[in-house]
This record gives sequence, structure tokens and C-alpha cells, in this order.
Amino acid sequence: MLRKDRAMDSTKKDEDKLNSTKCEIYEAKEENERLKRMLSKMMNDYKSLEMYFQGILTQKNTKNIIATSNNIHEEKEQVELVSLSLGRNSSTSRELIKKELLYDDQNKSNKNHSKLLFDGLELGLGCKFTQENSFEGPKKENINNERRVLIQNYLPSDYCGEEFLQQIPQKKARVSIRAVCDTITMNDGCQWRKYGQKIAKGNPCPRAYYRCTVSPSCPVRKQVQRCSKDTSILTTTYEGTHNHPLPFSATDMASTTSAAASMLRCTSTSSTSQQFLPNIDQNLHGKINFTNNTSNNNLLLATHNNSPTFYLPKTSISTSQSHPTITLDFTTNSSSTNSSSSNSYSTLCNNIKSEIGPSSYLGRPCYSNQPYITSKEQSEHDRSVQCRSQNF
DNA sequence: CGCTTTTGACCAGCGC
DNA sequence: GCGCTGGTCAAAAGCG
Repeated sequence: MLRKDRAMDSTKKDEDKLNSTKCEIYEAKEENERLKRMLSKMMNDYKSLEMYFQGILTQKNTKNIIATSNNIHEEKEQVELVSLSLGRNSSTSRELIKKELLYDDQNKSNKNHSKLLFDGLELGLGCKFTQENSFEGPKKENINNERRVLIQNYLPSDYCGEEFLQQIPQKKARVSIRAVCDTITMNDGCQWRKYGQKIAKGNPCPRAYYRCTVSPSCPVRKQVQRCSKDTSILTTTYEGTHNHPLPFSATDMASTTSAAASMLRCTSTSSTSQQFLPNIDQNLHGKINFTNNTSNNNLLLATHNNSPTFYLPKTSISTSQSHPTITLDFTTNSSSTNSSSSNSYSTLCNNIKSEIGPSSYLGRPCYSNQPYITSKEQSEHDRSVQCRSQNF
């Protein structure tokens, strides 16, 4: 009897051991699958980067051919290299775009290359890293390539004529963000220094002028002003392109403003003072589509490769001012029916209202030796209540 | 003491 | 050409 019990115990132990071994094998298999997926993803990313790199090389070769055959062209290019600003364009560069469009018509093979360029389109107000991991500002050719690709691939052919090219903003583009905010300024992750304040006409609330101090030579400016009708609403207007790596926490906001600026640059600027963006929905693989989301009229949906990449709030473009301005209005109460859109809203709002202190950068890429929050204003910001979110 | 903010002055662009 | 307005500069003041 005792021997039988011992045998049963032994069998039970063996079964338990077998089961645990099976579990371990199953877990190992799952882990293996996970690693396979990660490896596959990494390989895909690597291939994309490689193709992008090849695209850049091809582009440089093309540029060299054009440069040697047309010295005037080169001179114009050099002039344009001076421009670092967001959306800035001159008549000469518009001629260049036109020439390049004509050139590309003769070289349809460049289309794939153009797509690659767009796939790797820089965000972050023009921030870009070279292969050597050094940082370089947004050169004219990058801006113009982006513009050319947008014009050529992402707008209907009607937009590629002389008339449209004439309408491309010639002055610095601005991106304006309206958001409910209790604090003096929105914390966008960058470091700013106030250099002026003015009472603008029609608004008793003073307008404050800030410049980016992450890099001494950074040309980016921002204006901050409260709405006269509703002082809880803060309007922040960004102008220019950062010529330095951005703090990690600033990249989301910069991406948003950069995307908005790209929209501004690729959108016709008619004489009307305010207009909503036209529908651009070509449903083509690898192309960005801007679509008015009818289920939520406050949001503008952008998709890339048929997958949603970001949502923009109620958006308007104004060219009545001396600078073309795109306004992203986050104050509008949206009945977010779309879960991903509400997530996106939430993300952006969190970016806007995120409290950023030096400790926030621990473990994150940090490209500047300077502290990001040093001003008295930011100290007050730290103490004060975070931006009120309005159904974000 | 060094950095930031304040604020009046100055300049450029635009409309009339 | 003149006035208005927005944007920037720079000296002075404030702050840690």
C-alpha cells in the first residue's frame, strides 16, 4: 500500500515536472516569436533607412549633375541655403521648384526616390541628424524637396501649375496653437527667453515675445498672447526652424507644428482671410492624406500608408497677415467619438501641458548641455496648476 | 555676479 | 510722405 502511494506520488511529481517543462517550452516559444518579430521589425527599419540613405545619395548625384550643367542654378541654390526659416520661400526658389518639377517629369524614376524622401520627412521644426550623428539645420534643398514632393505627389495635378506656385507662401510661415491654459506659457519642452512685450491692437492682453535659447543662434521665435474674450485661452505662435537638436520632450510639439507648417506650405493660399484646408484624399499607398473627419468636425485626420499617424484639431489658415499662419485650435470642445482621435488629443495636450523639469530628461536623449527650464516663468509654471484640459 | 525680465525706443512694413 | 502697428533692441532693474 505504502509502495503504491509512493509510486503515485512519483507519477504525480513527474507529471508536474512535465507540465512545468511544457510551460517553460511554451514560454520559450513565445519569447522566440517575440524576438523574431522584433528582429523582423528591426530588419524592416534597417532596410527603410538604407533605402532612404540611397535616396539621399541619388539626390545628391542628381543635384551635382544639375549644378555642373547650370551654374546659375547653383548660385540660386547657394542663396537659398541661407534660409533656415520655416516655410520661407523666395521667387527664385519657386523657380527652382518649377525647374525641378520639369526635371522630374523627364525623370519619372525619381518618383520612387521622392516617396522615400517623404517617408523620411523630417519633423521637429526641421531638426535633422546626418549620418555622422551630427546635427544640421534644415537646408534649403530639404525644404524644397519636401515642398516639391508634396506638390508633385500629394496634390492634384491642378496644383502644380504656375498659378499654384505663385501662391506658395513667400514669407515665414507661422503655426499658431490655441489652447486653454492657466499658466503664463505652454510648456512645450523648449527653453525660451522673453525679449519683448507689446500691447497689440484690439487686445488689452499683452503679447509676449520669446526666442529659443537652447542654441544661441536658433532663429525660432514664439509669441504668447491671451484671448481678450476668454483669458483662459492662450495663443502661442511659433515661427522659424530650430537649428539644433530638440529636447526629447519638445519633439512632439515640434512634430505637430512642423506637420501643420507642411500643410500650410502645400496648401493653396488664396486671398481669403480664412479658409479651411481642402480635402486631399488620394488614397495612394505611401502618401499622406488629409481628410476632414466627418464624424468629428473638429479634427483633421492625416494618414500615412493608410494608417492614422496624427490628428489635428480644428484648423484654419490665414494669409491676411504679413505671415501665412496656420492655427490649430485646441479650445474647441470636441465630442471625440473616435477613440484614437481622443487619444491623439490627449497626447498632444499632454505634450502641451507636460511639466518638464531636469529630472524628466533622465534616461532620455539630451542634446544640450544647457538646462531646459531656468527662467522664473518656468518656476512659476512648476508651481502653478497644469493646463486645464478641455475634454482632451 | 550672472542671468532673466521689463520697458521705452527704434525700425520696418503696410495702408492711406 | 505720413501715421499706425508689429516686432526687435538694449539699457536698467530684478532675482537667485
